[in-house]
Amino acid sequence: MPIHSAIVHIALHTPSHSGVGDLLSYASPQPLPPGTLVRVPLGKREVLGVVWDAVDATGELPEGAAMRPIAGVLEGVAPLGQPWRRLVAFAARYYQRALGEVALAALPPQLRDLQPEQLARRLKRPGKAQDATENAIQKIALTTEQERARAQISSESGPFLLFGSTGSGKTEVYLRCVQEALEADPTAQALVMVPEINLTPQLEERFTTRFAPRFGSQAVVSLHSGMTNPQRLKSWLAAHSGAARIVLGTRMAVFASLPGLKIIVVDEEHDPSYKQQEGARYSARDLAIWRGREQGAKVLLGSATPSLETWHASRPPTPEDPEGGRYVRLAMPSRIGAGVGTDRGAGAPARVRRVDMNQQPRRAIFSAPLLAAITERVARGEQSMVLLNRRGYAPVLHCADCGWKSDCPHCSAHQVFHKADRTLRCHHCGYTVRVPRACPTCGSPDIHSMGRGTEQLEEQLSALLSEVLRPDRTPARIARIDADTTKAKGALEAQLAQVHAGEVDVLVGTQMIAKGHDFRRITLVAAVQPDGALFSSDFRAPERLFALLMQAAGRAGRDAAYMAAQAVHGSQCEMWVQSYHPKHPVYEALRTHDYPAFAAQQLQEREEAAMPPFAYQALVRADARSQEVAQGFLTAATAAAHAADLPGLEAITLFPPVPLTIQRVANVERAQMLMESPSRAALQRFLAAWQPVLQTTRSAPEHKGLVRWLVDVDPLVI
DNA sequence: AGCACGCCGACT
DNA sequence: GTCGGCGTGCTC
Repeated sequence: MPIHSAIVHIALHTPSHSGVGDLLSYASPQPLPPGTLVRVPLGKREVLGVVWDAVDATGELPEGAAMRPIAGVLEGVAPLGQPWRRLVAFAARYYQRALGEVALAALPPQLRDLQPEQLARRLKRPGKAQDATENAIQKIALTTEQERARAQISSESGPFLLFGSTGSGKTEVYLRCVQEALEADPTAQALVMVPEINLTPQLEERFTTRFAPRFGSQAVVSLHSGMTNPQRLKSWLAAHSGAARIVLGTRMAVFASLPGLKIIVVDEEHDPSYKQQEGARYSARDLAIWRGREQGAKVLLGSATPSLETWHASRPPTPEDPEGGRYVRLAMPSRIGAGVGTDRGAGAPARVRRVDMNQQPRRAIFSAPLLAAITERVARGEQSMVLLNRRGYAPVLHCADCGWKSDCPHCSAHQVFHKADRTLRCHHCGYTVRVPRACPTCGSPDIHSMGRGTEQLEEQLSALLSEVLRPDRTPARIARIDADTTKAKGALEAQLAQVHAGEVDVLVGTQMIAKGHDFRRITLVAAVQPDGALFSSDFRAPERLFALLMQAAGRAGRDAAYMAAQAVHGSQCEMWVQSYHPKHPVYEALRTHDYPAFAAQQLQEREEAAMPPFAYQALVRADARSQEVAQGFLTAATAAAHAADLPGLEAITLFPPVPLTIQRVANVERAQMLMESPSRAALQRFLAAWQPVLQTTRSAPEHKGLVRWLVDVDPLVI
């Protein structure tokens, strides 16, 4: 019989609603340092746990619970460091989740599943020999702007906002700063984040090409959910052991164990993808800032259209505001290649053309001038890109006789008409039926689609351009890229390759194609129906629209040499916007490429309305069988909060519960309530105190139909 | 979260 | 007569 001389406190995957405390106590033959990975019995299972600092342990075992011994230690994996544990603990506290839930979700899934022996085998597998050398890294000359940014990042502590337009060479600045950090210290590590999986291969290629000769081919690893579990484990272990010097990844990478972390880059920091929308709803960008401060790493946020939060936080000091923001703003306004080669065109920002749709024939998707412009590009052998944020053929089917609409039976949303496979599909719950030949309600054959999606756009464009010939007298080729055409693995890459190879003349797609991908030979980008976001109830909608359109405009004409050649016959990049409100401030600012003016106007509105970044918000959402139960739970929890006079309450506005915009999804009714406070600390204090109250409220019999509730701190979607 | 126990409908 | 639906309860 082993003698168990030590008690260890262990974080396990036990969500807060499970009623189990943050840390469970186990017996161990010897004391284990915090951060040690262990396998422990939990009920009938054996699960992975992390030894946690005993100071966080909350009291004794409950009456009647017996302490069980740990099952084993994961040998060969060094204990997770204190910075990592502090990051996890902070994220759990700030986003109102159980410690163990965040800790275990931050580890690669295979670490949870593998038996210690299997892991030992994996660890023994020899990595390729380090081929690092003292090779010098190729020196790319920086522009004056890049050099100024680099020097400032080098000499100050940050955090920094690198505010650079598309094509200003932000990536080169990232590369330089990472290089500097890694060369200064042989154990230094860098974390580089991008918003989407699709963007990692491109970035990995660039970092590997640059750094593998100097630091070895094992030095650059990726971490994102598109990887297989063994790949993820391998990357994670490389980062944890220090073998990997650079970790590239999506938001999940912010939780990577990086003992030598010295610099964090958050590219396209404004992108909403950095906010996790399930489980712990963390913002990887905000955690990066926290982690950088805590672990003494520089943080570099980059964007051409920063979030208003970041823009405000990086405001320079003024006489009225001598403090300024907490971040350092570095501007790189010029596009590389501007003014190089021929007089105009190359590298110049896209010219914005607005079409007033009030002056166009009703029901036309493509205005005459836009169609003419696309036709002209095709005839010249140039590529165009058309954006519409709605996939499928049409958003709804409608009966002219009885007014029937293709509503989803399980959601408060329409089923979308997909012509290609003759289906009606709900984009919220996935419910799919075959398209009816007649109205299901009255039998009338007079059913029509209303509105347009990318599928229809592609079809109509094919018809409209059927007579248009390319320079080599062959017909125009149209392609579509959206979630429907890229479902298969590798489909997106294949389609992108076609575009790059010049096998496509007009590309139709959703915002998927507006992000990141370098379509070097596209000279025209068009948003055919962007107005929707202007009148959304979401106060961040204009900000998102502006970012999307700026980013889309930035897709055009990135190949300076190619553009210079085109400019010979008078071609210039254009961004077209069709709108019924062409004079709207969003489009005005777009026309002048003036993000600062747009941001100033938006921030003024936000300040007057006391909205973020001038106030802090949190949401509680309730899902239930009926809307009454969902709202009733929130109302009761609010009453309980007032009755208990919870701390922080005096500084918080609690709004009444309301149904979500899409009230019902998969037969679950959804409601939420908003909390707002000028004090982040008060909001935090209140949420922490409210958690147990919500717990108790849930168990009351009148809230039987409640499916779940969740808290979203700093929500992006209201 | 998992996984048990527990009590009511359509199948070998 | 059993397989299985998910409601409720427990895990150091």
